[in-house]
Order: sequence, then C-alpha cells, then structure tokens
Amino acid sequence: MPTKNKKTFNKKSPDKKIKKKNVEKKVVAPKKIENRTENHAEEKNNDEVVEGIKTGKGKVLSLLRGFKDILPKEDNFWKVIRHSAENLADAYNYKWIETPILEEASLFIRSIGKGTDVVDKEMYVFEDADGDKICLRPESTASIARAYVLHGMHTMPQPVKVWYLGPMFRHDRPQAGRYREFHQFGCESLGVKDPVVDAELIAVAYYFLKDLNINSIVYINSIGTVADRQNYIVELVGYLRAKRSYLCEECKKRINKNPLRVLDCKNPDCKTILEEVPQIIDWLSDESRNFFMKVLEYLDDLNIPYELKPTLVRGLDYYTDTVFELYKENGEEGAQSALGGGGRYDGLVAELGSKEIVPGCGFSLGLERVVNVLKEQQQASGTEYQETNKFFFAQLGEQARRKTLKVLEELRLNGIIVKHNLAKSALKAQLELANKYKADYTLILGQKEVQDGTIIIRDMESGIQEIIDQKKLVPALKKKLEKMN
RNA sequence: GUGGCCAUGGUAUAAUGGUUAUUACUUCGGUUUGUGGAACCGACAAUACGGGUUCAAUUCCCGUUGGCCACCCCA
Repeated sequence: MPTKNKKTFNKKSPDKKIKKKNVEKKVVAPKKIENRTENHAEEKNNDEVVEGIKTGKGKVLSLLRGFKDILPKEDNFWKVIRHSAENLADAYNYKWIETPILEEASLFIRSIGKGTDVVDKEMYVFEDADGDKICLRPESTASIARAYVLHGMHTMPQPVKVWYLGPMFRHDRPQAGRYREFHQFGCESLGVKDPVVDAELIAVAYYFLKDLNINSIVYINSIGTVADRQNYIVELVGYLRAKRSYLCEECKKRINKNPLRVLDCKNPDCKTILEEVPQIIDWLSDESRNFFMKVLEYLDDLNIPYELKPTLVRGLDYYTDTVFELYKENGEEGAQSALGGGGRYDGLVAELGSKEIVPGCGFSLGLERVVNVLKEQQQASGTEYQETNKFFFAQLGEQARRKTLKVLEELRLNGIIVKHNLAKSALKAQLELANKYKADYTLILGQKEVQDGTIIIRDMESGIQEIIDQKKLVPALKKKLEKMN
C-alpha cells in the first residue's frame, strides 16, 4: 500500500526538480504516522514532534553517535557467538544471570573507582523523574557483585558461577571496534579464592574464542593485594621521578595522576626508560606470588598460550592479584585489538557492603570486536558465509497457500525446516528464491496438487521432479535428509 | 576530551557552478498468468543538515551532525 501511494505522488509531480525542492518530501514517512493517528486528539502534538525530528537537529533520521543497529545480515555471526557462549557456560556450569541495564550511579563509582576514566568521563549518568542519580551500566561485574550481596548468594554452594551476555554503555569517542553501546559476554565466579578459579575462567574465555576459530593469546600479570600495590607505587613513582625529564608529556602528568598507566605508554622514549623499571611482580607478597605461580601452572597444564606482561595493569580499581587480557594471535599491535580481559577482585563485594570478604574473579569479551575478527577471517579465507537450506516450499493459488501454513507446521513438528515466502504468488519468483537460498529441493504445492492430495518434490540440481502423496511427505523428506547427511 | 581524513539512492560508485545527477548490485514487476540458476524490459530510490557567496550550488566557503583513523582509554 505505501508504494502505491508513493507512485501516485510521483505521477502527480513528474518534475523532479519541484519534487526535490519540495520540503514536503522528507515528510512522507512521518505523514504515514499522522494518518494512523489522525483520530487521536493528540494529532497536533504528533505534528510538533515530527517537526522537531525533521528540523530540530537538521536531520530526519539518525542514530545517536557511537550507536549502531545490528542488522539481519550479521545474524549468522551473532548466532554462533550466542551458541558458543551458551554451550561453554553450560559445560562449565555457569548459570545465566541478567542484571538491569540501569543502575544507581553510585554502584559503579564505588566499585570501579573515582579517578578512572570509565567512571569520570564515560558513564551515562542522569537523573530520573524521581531525582535519583542513575546510569547506564558501563560493565557488568559490579552489578553481579551487587546481586550477590543483595540476594544472599553466600548461602549457595561456593563458588557462585554466573555468565551474562548483553549491552554495556560508555560515552567514549567512537572508533574502530569501539562503540558507545557494545556487547559483552562474560563469566564471573564469586566466593572462592583459589588459583584454579582464575585458570578456569581464563580457559573458558580462551575456549570461547577457540570455538569460533579465533586463536588468541593471553597476556597476564599479577598486581597483588592493595597493600602490595601501594608499596610498589611508592617505588615506581620514585623511579619515574628520577627519570622524569626523559618521559613524554603525558607520562609526566601520569606520575602523579595514575603512575601505573605509565607502564603501558607507547611512546618509544618512555619504553626505553621502562626497560629497567621496577616490576610489580617483585613487590608481591609471598602469598600473592605463590597464588600467581599456581595460576600459571594451571595454564601450562591446559596448554593455553600466555605471555607474562609486567606492564599489564587494568583501568578499573577493583582488581587484585590476577589480571589478564586476550588478544587475537598475531594481531596487529594497533588500537582496540584487545578482545577482552578480566581479573580477580577480592575486595569488590566487601566494598559493596558484604560483611564478609567475598573473593571473586571474572572476564568479559567485547563481542563487536569478536564479530570484526570473524568478518576479517571470512574475508581472508574468501569463504563468504552462505546460507544453505535443504528445502524450499513453493505454493500456488489461494487454496494451496491456505494449506501451506498447516504443512509447514507439520514439517516443523517433525524437525524439518523449510524456507518459504508466502508473499509471493508466481511460481517463477519462488523458484528464484529457492535458488537464492541454495535449497536442495523445492516442494511445490499448487491447485492441482491440493485437489489430488499430492505434492511435487523438485530436485533443484537435476530438475527432476517426483509427485508423491502428501501423507508420505514427511517420511520422504526424512529419507532425503538422511541421504544428504 | 584532542588531532587528521571524509559525507551522492538500501549498498557500491560516476559527474558537474547551469534543462532530466551516471552506472552496477539489491528490491519489486514483467518478457505464453504452473517451473529457478541466463538474457532482456520496466519501476522504486540519492547529492547528510543549516547557513553564506552567486543570476544559478550537489559542486565553492562556514557551521552542525555523523562516519573512519590516531591519541586517550578500554571491550
């Protein structure tokens, strides 16, 4: 119907120039909305809203900066990612958890820490109608720790293992592989402090990528306890102050603001200075060092490729002891190449109000970045993903069409999935579709077949057709499926 | 938050200070209204937005918005 309207509109004004200059043009879509609501008393209001969209920011339709529609053409990527995540979580006994996208802002300020970029610069914080300060979650770990305390999960068998997959929000400048809304898959394990917990989590993250045919490497480090770190920072600042004049401008500032950040500066001069920088590993307490060694031993046993990276520190305050990041193997050193990361956070749950110390550890992976890698790999291998389907159902005429939905349901109940397009009436068009879908067979149901109680099965490669009794359709298709497999 | 590059139909592109903005793909319809993978015909569809210069702007200038890239940070 809408297309018809458009056509008449164009016929009435064949002069394209007039059409173009006609301001009405961009209002075509909104007009439809108007029509739908024409009987409403609020018609006027709608008009104003439409005007606002059109002229307010000079745009008719647009996305918020850094936001993105995930379109059906990416369906196959996200499907395998969801499957992979779910299967793995099941296999390692992580239970699904979903926390709200909106939380009190203070939750993240307390956990991630004031002074971190995530909290200070990147959070979507605003007041709701009640005047509460709320925010779009920038990550999930704090919410899960909150849920642990709130729901008394310490009464469950420990550790409590959960997984999540969902959107996170950070108001950062968009860039390749960086969006303001992005999706993370992550696992958390709370309640037990044991190196095997850390190792298992790293393994799950690694296997997740491996299941998707992405070879990754784990960069790992330990930042010890809070006390260890404080001691180390004193030492580090001392060293950096001595070499201050050789450092880049940024790093000079960082000495006071966030000295650990100097460690992963990319400036070549700074890198030279860092060659002899005191390493945090040497400042760990015996306990932390032993813990870390055990984690590494487990990784050795599992043959998970890792690299010690003494300069790895992470940007969230709650981490203690083990910290790690996953990178694509042989990936370029460029920006945004980390696929995910995580670490241990023994102080976090207590910080959020638990009476006991509840240790925890977890990871999260950036799924947009994973999708990017999958796309790259597809391009590199030249094997474009192509949907293949066994069967397509073509229907002709009103009677056949009515019957089709019933038949499709019967087939579905027998585990036979059949592509179709009921909006098409010409057989030709439907065969074209069957071809596009790369169907092996097309089932053809027309007027004649409905009357005879038969159906045609067409072999799309040879063009050979057989006519069978409709009642024998399911067994016949099952037979074909067996043959194909 | 800082800097660089960029903006033409759904996608990918061509061109231009001046009649109707090129082409391809996609989508839809058609070429004996029951037979696809080919060919042909047709239809839909664009100069991001706002302002300025000009007789005339899609083209030149400014601003805005958005995208990409780097820094920062992170997933």
